[in-house]
Amino acid sequence: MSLFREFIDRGMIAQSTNAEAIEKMLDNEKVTFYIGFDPTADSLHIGHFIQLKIMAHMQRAGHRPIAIFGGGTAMIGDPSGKNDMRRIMSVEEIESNIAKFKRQMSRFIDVSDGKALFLNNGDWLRDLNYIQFLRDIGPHFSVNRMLTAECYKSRLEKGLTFLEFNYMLMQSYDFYKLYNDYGCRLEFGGDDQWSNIIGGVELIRRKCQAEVYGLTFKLLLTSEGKKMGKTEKGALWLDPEKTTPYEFFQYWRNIDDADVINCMKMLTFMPLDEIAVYEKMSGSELNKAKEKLAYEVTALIHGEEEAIKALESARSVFAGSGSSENMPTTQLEESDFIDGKISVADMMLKAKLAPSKGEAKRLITQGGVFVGDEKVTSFDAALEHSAFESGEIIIKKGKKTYHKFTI
RNA sequence: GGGGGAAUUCCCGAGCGGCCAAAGGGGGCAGACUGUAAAUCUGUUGUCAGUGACUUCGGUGGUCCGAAUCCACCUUCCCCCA
Repeated sequence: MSLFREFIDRGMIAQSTNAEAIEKMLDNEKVTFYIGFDPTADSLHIGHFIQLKIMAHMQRAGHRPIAIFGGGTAMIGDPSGKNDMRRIMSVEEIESNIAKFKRQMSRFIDVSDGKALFLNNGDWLRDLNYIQFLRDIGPHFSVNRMLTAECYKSRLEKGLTFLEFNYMLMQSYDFYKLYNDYGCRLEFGGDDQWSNIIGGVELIRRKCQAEVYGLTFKLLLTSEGKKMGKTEKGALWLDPEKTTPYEFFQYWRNIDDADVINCMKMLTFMPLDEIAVYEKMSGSELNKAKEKLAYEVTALIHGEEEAIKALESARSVFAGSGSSENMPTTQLEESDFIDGKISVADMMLKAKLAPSKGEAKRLITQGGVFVGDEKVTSFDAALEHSAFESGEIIIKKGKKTYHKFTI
């Protein structure tokens, strides 16, 4: 099956400038294509992963990916899909983020021997001459049309600065530049990038009289149309320091029934006929699908070993029995004990199971805290030092959070 | 440049000079029900302390016995006019 077919069958494609032409090109040629990444955070997140997966697929099929890091565009800030103006970032911050992006990406993309390129659009955008740029590029953009673009329309109510309004021109210029310098004829992106992408396609048509293509992939949305991958920490990060493999695993394990199959198709490399088996499941059977999904995605991002660990800790925690091997652990110091005792609330505070003592006491009062299998009934409950001498103590907060204490 | 308005706790958004740690909603957390799901219901949601204390309402000063609420200045944002 062709790669393009695979994308279609997985339901990944959102919009394209010319589907037939793209399919033909991908089937018959080795194509240089690009995807842009704006380094607005110090780690890639799950939304980026879809783009990485596409690049990896494409590379395997013999095409040449270019990853553009938005060292230039990040200085402007993409208004697409944003309700508020982006914070203006310092050059240092941007460069440090790019370095982190590169490191994370090289896990998925092979950059040896020019098989893929990592470029920074700051290299050409930052030195642009304003007047020259306006004269070269400006005439090809109609403000009237830009204002009708979805990404700007929504911002007209909330406010849109001229700075951000220029983002589309910058990204379009990137494509133009890559077309000229690297023969890049295809740009991919998330569906929120659609207007920026067609901006580039049209610019090249006008300036070079050449046909290039753009294609967007569906964003990872929940069945309710909300952005997926949102956590209390902001996003589901690929960096294990920011989102541990276990947390990552649990996110997918706890996913909504309605989203499991879609995620399998979008995020894993599982063959479609295998996914079809899970697609037939319903009710509590879906737990198998969720576990599979969680395992597969975790393995792709953190490696098999971490995925197995996460799977095993999840199973032991939820299926009872309980190996505590991979459980988050806090080592208590002698100084944590007062008169040979430590209160459960203090332990929770120390292990960050609760942000404050009041919160810890509230949890206990509401019956959400267990020491071992015993529900903690009194908010000033305390454990004797001797209780730890025989081994570890496990505190359970709610149904899903376990923490091990040792001395 | 001229005129008008706004800044409240994680977010949105009420808020009379004392009854305001501040309505309501969202989100979060916990409990019940479940399938580690969804929906629903209940509780909870500044910090510390066992009925009290302390720190919060853009910032800095001031008025007052007492200020989120009044005054001055500053900062930021929005709207209208040019």
